[in-house]
Amino acid sequence: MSQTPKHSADAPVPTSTDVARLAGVSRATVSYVLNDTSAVRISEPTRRRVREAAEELGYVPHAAARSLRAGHSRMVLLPTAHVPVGPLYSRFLNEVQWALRALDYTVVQYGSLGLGADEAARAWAELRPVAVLSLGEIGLTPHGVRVLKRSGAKAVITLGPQRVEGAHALVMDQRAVGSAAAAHLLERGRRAIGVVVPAEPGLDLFSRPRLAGVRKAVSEGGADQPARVEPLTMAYDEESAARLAAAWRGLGLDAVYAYNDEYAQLLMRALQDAGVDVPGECAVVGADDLLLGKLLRPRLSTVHIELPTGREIAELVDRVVRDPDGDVERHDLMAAHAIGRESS
Amino acid sequence: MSQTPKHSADAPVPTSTDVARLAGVSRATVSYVLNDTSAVRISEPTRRRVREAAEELGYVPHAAARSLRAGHSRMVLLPTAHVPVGPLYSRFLNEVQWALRALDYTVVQYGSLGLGADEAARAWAELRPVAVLSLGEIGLTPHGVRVLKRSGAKAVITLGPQRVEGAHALVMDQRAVGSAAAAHLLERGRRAIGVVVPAEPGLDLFSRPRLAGVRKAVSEGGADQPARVEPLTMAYDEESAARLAAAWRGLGLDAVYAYNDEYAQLLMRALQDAGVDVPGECAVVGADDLLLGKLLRPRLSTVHIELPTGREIAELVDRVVRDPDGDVERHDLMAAHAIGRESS
DNA sequence: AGACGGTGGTGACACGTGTCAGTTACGTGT
DNA sequence: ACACGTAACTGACACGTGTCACCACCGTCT
Repeated sequence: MSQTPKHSADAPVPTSTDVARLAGVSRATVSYVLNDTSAVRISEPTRRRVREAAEELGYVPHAAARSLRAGHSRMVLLPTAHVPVGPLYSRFLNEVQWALRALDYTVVQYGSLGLGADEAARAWAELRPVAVLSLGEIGLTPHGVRVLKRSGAKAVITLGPQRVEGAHALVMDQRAVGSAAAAHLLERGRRAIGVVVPAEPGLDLFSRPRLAGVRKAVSEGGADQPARVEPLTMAYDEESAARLAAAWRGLGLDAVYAYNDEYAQLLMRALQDAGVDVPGECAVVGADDLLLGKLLRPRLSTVHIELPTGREIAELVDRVVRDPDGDVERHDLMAAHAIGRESS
Repeated sequence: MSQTPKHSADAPVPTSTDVARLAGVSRATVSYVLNDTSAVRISEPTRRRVREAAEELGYVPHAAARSLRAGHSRMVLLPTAHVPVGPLYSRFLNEVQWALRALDYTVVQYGSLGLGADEAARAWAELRPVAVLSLGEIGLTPHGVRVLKRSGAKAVITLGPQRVEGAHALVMDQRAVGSAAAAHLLERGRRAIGVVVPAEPGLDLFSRPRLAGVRKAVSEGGADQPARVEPLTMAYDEESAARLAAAWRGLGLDAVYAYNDEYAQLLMRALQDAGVDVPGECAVVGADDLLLGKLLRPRLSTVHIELPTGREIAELVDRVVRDPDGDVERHDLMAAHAIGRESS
């Protein structure tokens, strides 16, 4: 066990054939024993011999060969985004992973970094996953969906701000977030609302609908007291925030919805440093209901987002895998409600 | 193209045999053409016919069958942690992924959620990765390393606080972080240092060495002015922080090193709410040099950690894959230096 | 004595691919 | 006229696994 720790590199990887030879049985028997196939009866002494042989050789089955033979796998592909993901998102992702594993799926995150949308889909298809669950950003075209389905994927599910032709869609309508924020500000009597739009590329898939949601809420707000909406581009760094804050007084705004809590924190700090009173002079509201919001002074108002649970997602995947020809579902989810704290 | 969008489920997945049949050539020719095998000459007209046939059928090669035949893959397995990862870590992970892909490796994140260490290693080994790069928490035993190498993994590399027998180790000595923080506080004249130890399980792999580093720096600090170290357990939520802050005066401490910036933020806020003056009454220092530290008032002192770049890691992986029998390296990295701001 | 049924196991094929060794067809040199 | 080289392609095997159909053996019943 402790000898020859080094040149194990040239030792061939043990296969079920090696196990069979060592146990003095056929390869078929080995397969039956190690997979606990109930339809075939193997005597207990033989079972033990096989198990011991496998143990001694350190035999580990070859997943690729297995799924090649089986004609299918239980692999769920989870394309990873290349955008900087927030804490809310990464917690959700972990939850989904757990739930899928509980249903006996093999979850694989696979990055498509640097590839085009269709090239990425092709690369995913090579792995022959039984399901593809694309979270957040799309990066999936109708053509990509066809390629995946053609390669045997039973379920292609997108969870994001918009739907993709051919795929099951869990539409998270980000506009609801903007609407909730705007409604909250209007209710508090604000009438000139700035909307921070992140300068970072990749986030616009989220930020644009959120902005649209603000506009919608404002226009529906009733004509009794018309309000104004002003988009403001800002990057996630101190200089950009300071620049925006310095110009604040000239903008004539009395409120700002800052995309999410992290941007809100950054901007609020810059505003305070520039001598702008929050919430007196300007109300600030973020989104995502992160812990940090409660730590700020004034405490940050935010929009809490109700995401589906990991288990719900996993069960949807499982349902679609079992019945791929079911109707293409389109669920609208994402309930959002504002939480008023001290900053608004 | 737009017809039969539904019952594509029963259509068999096209293989290279189908392509060959459609193009009127042998399967071997298809393989040569699609892989651009330079050693074999195929006429240009034939090449085109094959390519067109593949395109028409939507042929995508089967990665499993390919690597089965080849006897090896270029897959790098990146076990994902189940601990809540910080922003520093997740940025680093993305960087590594990029760099590996640039070297033509297929990066796969694979979670071992809910499995024991050795069961997880076995599950990884089934995928027959050419390399395993375990970041952060270990979750890898010497036995697990043997299983992986036995299954054909050329490189097993751990990057974490401690090394694992048999694997190449990039040791990030977390003690350096604690030492830097303590040295900084001592230099500023503090003599009674509290050390926040997260209550969250899974983080103790980091927090324990950091605490040890504090102790080391204090004991080496010279006997001219002996200092005291006091471990303090705290969870990452407001109640826990408030509880600790309420008892603060009784502890007789004049400084605290709070594991990382996020815990420091939480504690500092609680201390301020409890009327403890920072830094007058108590100096606070965090770690990881996150952006949020600069946004706090007083600005948070921190310990900046110098991580290896993604490219360095990727090149190490590549080197070990090419020469697996090279010496088991043990790199000590992680330079850490304190950044004094206003909170200490 | 021969048919019968159950126990315990095996031989052989298929999955989709890459690649080596051959095999045509054809022009060329002596 | 015949060997020879070369361009262009193909037949067949191997990779490691799961599973179906089949087989040998042995005790039991009529």
